[in-house]
Amino acid sequence: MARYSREHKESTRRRIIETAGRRFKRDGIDGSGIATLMADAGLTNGAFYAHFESKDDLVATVLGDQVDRQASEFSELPGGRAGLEAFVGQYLSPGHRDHPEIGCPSAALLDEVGRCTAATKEAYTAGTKAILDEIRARLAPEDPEAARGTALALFTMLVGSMQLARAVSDTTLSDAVLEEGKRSADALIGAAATQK
Amino acid sequence: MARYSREHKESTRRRIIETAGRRFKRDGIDGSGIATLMADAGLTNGAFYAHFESKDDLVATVLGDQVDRQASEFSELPGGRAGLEAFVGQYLSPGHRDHPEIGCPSAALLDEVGRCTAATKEAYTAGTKAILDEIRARLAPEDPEAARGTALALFTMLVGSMQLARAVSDTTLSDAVLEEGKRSADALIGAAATQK
DNA sequence: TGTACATCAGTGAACGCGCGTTCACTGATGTAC
DNA sequence: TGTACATCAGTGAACGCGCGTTCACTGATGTAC
Repeated sequence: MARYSREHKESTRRRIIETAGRRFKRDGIDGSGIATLMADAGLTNGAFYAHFESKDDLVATVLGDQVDRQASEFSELPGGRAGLEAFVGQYLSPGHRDHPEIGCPSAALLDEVGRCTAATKEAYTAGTKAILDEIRARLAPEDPEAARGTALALFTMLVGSMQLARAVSDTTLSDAVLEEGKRSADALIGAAATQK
Repeated sequence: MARYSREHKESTRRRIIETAGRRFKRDGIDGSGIATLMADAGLTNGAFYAHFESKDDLVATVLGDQVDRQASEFSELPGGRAGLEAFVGQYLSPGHRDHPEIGCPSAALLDEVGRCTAATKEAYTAGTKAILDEIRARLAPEDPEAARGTALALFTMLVGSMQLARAVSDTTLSDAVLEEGKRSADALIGAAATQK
């Protein structure tokens, strides 16, 4: 009954969501036009509206996908402090700083999310809560609620550090932001473990 | 020899820089057009190029102005921990969250700065170093160099917390981000004071 | 002091361009017979 | 199994609009005489 199999359309939609995620993180949301986003997926502009209602609809979908993906990658890390330290090590690395397109959506886009539609903020919020839960469970497995403040401090410091490392023109300072960030993150993780 | 006094042109330029700062922080850099920026200053689009070479030139000038201003406001706060605690209290307040246009340029624009020209990054970096120096001097007056890591952790956590508080759709979570951020910030300030 | 002139900050229309969105059309495919 | 048909994912041109930038022009002012 349909021209292509159902899987065909769904896989095209997924391809658009994935390539748009990379493009948004590299050039910003306002900096990425529909024609460019579709060309990234190997399509032309007109096909866009067979998959999404509007650009705002795409933005909400992509941001939700990005944070959900990050939450599920996080859940595959080892439990406890070891998993957190592994995450911090990857996060505050020069590789992550220099390749925003394959990195953390919050580091690349968080201030833009604050100016997006309610639907986008809701999709962003749901995934980010899941990430914060993953962090909390590793900071204090027996009482995750107690670790809420530390989890927020760790998350916001990581995001702020990555943004600062990308924004400064001084490479020595940029490297120092990453190094000092790692030390402060490990101190937060260690303090949560000993406090009990 | 000149049509208007020299002060006239300079005060117009300053007015453009100030109103553009507010607009950029509210709507983003990509989200603010020249015609709108000039209307904010009570002028029409054509006059723009009597004051700036290009939009990129304006962006670098405005971002430099914003961070320099923040650094000089910071320098007027009391010295020591009292000044830092006052700053944190204002920074992580609902008033700041709900009025980005008169708030911290890093909270509003840091991920966009990472995608700007080298000139913009340089202007941003100079002012931000001055802010970090102000924080450092208050954390450890006798040995500011030792406080470098703590100053960076405090700054990046404040910026990340404000961005997160603005991005989440859940107001309870948003308020919690501010409250927990204040507790973590005060803990960082207290730890630096006791370690000596 | 009064008048003529030169300056240039600011106006507003226009430039080409890319934006988000719409739409008539195409043609490869799955289905029905 | 082979053929005719219906579907609809994708094409590509076009829509009005706002973008950054340019430019011929205006007219209020400071200066010179």
